[in-house]
Amino acid sequence: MRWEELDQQPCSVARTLSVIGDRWTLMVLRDCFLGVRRFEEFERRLGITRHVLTDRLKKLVQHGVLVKKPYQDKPRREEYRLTEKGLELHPVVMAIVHWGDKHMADERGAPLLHVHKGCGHAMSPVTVCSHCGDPITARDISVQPSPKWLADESAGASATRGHLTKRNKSYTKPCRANPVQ
Amino acid sequence: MRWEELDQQPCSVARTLSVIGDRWTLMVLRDCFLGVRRFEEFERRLGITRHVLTDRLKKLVQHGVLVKKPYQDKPRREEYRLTEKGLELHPVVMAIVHWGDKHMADERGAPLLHVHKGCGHAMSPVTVCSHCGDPITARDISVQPSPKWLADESAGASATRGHLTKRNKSYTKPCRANPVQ
DNA sequence: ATCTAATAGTTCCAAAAAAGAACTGACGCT
DNA sequence: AGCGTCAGTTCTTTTTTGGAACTATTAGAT
Repeated sequence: MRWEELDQQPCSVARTLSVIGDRWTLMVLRDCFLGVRRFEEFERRLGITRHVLTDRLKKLVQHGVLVKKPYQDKPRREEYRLTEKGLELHPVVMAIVHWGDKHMADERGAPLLHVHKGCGHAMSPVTVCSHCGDPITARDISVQPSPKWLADESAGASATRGHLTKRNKSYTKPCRANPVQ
Repeated sequence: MRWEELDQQPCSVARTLSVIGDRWTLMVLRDCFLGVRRFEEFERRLGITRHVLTDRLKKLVQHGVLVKKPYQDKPRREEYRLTEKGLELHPVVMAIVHWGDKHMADERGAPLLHVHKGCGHAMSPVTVCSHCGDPITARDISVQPSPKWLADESAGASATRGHLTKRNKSYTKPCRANPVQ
């Protein structure tokens, strides 16, 4: 399957990755969350090639994750800022940082501290259940197809067909399988 | 900069992405969390080429995210399972799913529901502060270099040098900049 | 008036990675 | 003997990156 077909899939992971699931895109977003806004600063900090940076910024703008706004005229210069939609990727970035702090740090530990302005303490992100507020791990969650999708499926939905190869016939249903462990 | 140099950087995002920041790797992990364990099932579900799948599984095993264990002899067959380290990527995957459910879903909404076994309700992941337990957004967090890293830096640490190009001189310090917004 | 610097790109070529399909090898079943 | 399963490997073509140089617009210095 080609990468551009990913967003066709009935899976929120696949669809999200069609926007941010790229080698460089998440590094660009990391810098956005650290306040970087300008082309050359992204380039300097990341060591990304200008060609690829141009492409990734353009895609993020197309998807509404960043907006390009002028910060001066004569000569016209533009910078890139996170939109609300972009800011909502913060949990993704925080989860990635936290895993890296725990599993990829050297003897010096985490390079950066995250301070919660509300309570004033260095914090790490904890994922909790939106219903009961308890912390969750992979083993606490079971997955089931949404009723709406099941209804559509039994009604013979075919909207998501058409991109299937001979080998691959499983994409008309939401991606599911047996639970973890 | 080349991609393989990413894990050299003093940034937990970069280091984590050196393991999972690949087009296909996160899709493989999604399937792992859905209970997929076998080579051909990954291939069938993802439409990934066998060559790339072999490579990604090997890398995930090298990084200790998956383990390969035999499930039969004669002929020997092996399957891939998440380790504890791998299971701890769950918050990353959940954050990605949640963003996709909110921003990339079509009129049918989220394809899958996540049920918290503890309380029995469909849930979405909420990121809270490990210290005070309040939900956080990007604007609630400020970032600062860790004291340990600052100490090392002023002591003239040079362990992370050596991969820098002429253009790119900023990697001896933890990646930081101005706060968001 | 010319030279240099800054910013945000574009263009070009070579190298690396991915897509797509066929092939391998160990075995089990009929 | 022939077919099927599984977990890969090999091969060729296409796409994407890396790396470096070039462009356009303006400000300020010589």
